[in-house]
Amino acid sequence: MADSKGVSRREREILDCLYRLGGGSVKEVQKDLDDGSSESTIRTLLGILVTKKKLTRKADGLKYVYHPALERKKASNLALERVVRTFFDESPVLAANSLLEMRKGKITEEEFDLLEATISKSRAKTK
Amino acid sequence: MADSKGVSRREREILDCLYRLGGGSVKEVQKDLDDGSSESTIRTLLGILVTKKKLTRKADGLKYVYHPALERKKASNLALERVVRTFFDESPVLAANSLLEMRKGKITEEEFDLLEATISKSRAKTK
DNA sequence: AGCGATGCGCTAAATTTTTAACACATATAA
DNA sequence: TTATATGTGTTAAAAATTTAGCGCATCGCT
Repeated sequence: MADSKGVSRREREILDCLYRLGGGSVKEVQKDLDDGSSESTIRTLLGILVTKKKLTRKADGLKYVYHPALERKKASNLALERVVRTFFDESPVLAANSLLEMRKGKITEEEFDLLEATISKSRAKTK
Repeated sequence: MADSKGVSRREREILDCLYRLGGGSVKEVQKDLDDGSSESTIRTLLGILVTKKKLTRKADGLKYVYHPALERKKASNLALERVVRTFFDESPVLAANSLLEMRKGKITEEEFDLLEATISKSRAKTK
């Protein structure tokens, strides 16, 4: 998902987890993943990802806290582009439409407003 | 992407490729991937994916043609849900919005119409 | 029938991934 | 200061992935 290239399955799981959590320690990742992985295993993976420059880490007292190296917005764009390329014939609009259909009838007023705003900005630029 | 669980990195690449192509033979996959993989390698991977029930295949004269076992629409929904969960705090609408922003100013009239239609249908259901 | 071309299945080696044990360091508390 | 708890780095074995070679079957042609 995130950087996709040069990242194994397990590594990506951890990367994704850290995006979800917005960063975290070995234990937090372990807890969030919640398969039976040992702390040691998680630590090793995190270490590998740091080596590969996919994560950064900083000491937080005794322990470390890990963060994705690629900023969230860029990572999400890459992930979206990937899905768009694979399933929506390069059309972000079709993908967006599909997302909206997933939620038919459960969209709030605020959400409608947001969408309308984005659409009309886009429209403005078009003309 | 597609079924994500129980699929290795290379396997997923091939799966994605087949979604893009809408199915294909060993050679077509090989060509589309266009890294240096030998035909034999691709064939092996395709075979594994068939065993894992991620692909089906049917004879086309002399050769085989492979297709993703999970239909496109479901696979794309899973992929989108995944991105939404990882990056958009469970909000499909935020993800959709992000997709639209990616295309600011490059959306055609037809696309606007499609979006508006989907939105107003959704709105109707809400009220 | 004989021959080259196309494509498949089987097999196995090389490499990468995945897992976790163990020893060591630092902090906390009795 | 000694014991306990928390967390790390190193290391290595087990498992999975990845890559292709090779022989066999089938097709189309002469």
